[in-house]
Amino acid sequence: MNKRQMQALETKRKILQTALALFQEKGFSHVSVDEIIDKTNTSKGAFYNHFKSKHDIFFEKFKEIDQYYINDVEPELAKLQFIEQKLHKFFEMQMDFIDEHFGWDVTRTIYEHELNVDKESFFLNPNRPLYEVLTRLCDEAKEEGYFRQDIPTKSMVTVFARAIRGMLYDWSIHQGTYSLTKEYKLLFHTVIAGLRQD
Amino acid sequence: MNKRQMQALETKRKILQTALALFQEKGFSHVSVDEIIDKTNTSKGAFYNHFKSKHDIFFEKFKEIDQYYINDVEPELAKLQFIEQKLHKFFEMQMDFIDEHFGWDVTRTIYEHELNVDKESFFLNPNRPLYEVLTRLCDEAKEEGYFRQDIPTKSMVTVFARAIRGMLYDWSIHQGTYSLTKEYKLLFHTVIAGLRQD
DNA sequence: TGTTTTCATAAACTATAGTCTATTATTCTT
DNA sequence: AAGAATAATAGACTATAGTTTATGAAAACA
Repeated sequence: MNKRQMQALETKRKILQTALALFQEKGFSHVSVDEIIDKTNTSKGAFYNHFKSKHDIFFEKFKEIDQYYINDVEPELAKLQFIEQKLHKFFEMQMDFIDEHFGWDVTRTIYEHELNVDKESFFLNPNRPLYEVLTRLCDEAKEEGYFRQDIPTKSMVTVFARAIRGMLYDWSIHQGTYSLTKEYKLLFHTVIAGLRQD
Repeated sequence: MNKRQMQALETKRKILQTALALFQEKGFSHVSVDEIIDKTNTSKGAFYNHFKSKHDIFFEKFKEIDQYYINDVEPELAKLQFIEQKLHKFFEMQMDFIDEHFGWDVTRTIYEHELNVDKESFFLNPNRPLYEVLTRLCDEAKEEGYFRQDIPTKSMVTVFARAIRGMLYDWSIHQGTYSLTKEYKLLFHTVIAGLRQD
């Protein structure tokens, strides 16, 4: 890496770090881009050279969840014997991670941003590990006769995706005033029960 | 009503009508407040005297759904004998109304706005007819032994509210590229099944 | 080593939602 | 009917996200 690239990386790192700290402190909407570039002694040009938008900064962080599915969730699921346990573990780990690593303000900001993106929506990228893991779980549950056979796996994954969105959207508009890790079960266990073979 | 009030009402009507027409034509985010006041020969002062924000214009429209629950949905449900039919009819009418009267852009705009409101969130107002109707339905379903007894009615209503949010949020980020009236059943029937007495 | 190209950055500029203040026509009060 | 109060409107102003253009230093090239 040459001198110029190093300088650029340092600028990006500085902006990212400072911005995240400010968001943490005051909430996303109460921090302006001007404030970020002031605090980092950089400029609009530098900021928008490294990030597509103010929202994009959170995106950088939000994408970490996909690595988490691959590095932590899948191995953990592999340890479990029954599909029922795996399904419950999956949602438990997902919600714990979001609660702990993001919090409601990051979540809200991402959910808001996704409503505004014209294309390249992150949520709808079909290659996300989230969908891959869910697909495998649903397939397995059907094979073992735990889930009903007459609903295509793809539809089941869609149902789960919508339930996840409902849960996180609701948590966001409640501004995290209830505990995600306590409440998620109500919805997800209901959906799982609704997909079961009678 | 005196002259002044009539004039004010006329201004409000003119702004509302023109704005909705422009939103319909170009989409909410591609219409500026300046354009609305230009086209209506009014001013910022007039606009913000009548509406809290640009989003608020859609709100005026969105609130119609509560009248719909009272005037149309409840009477229609009363005609049906079985709670299962009533539950299905409820979601069918709700989704049909949203699809036909709002469309995805209005829905998306409201959903986006709700993520940004500091207080007075419309969705969270516990007195909304939506929650009243759902509460009655869940109570009835429990009494008839259709739904399980061990989950409080309030929790069931919460589950349904989150499912509705998930459905509409998902439809919004897909920008209406799938038919809401065809797809809603997948999620809602699953949730209903998940709440049933075994 | 001198010249050209590239690219990160600075900062002026634009677009636009929302606020504030002054004005003026209407309504109220006495 | 005269004066005071009010409320709707006009439009200047502010805040802020994002765009554009210019600059200069480093890299590539010859």
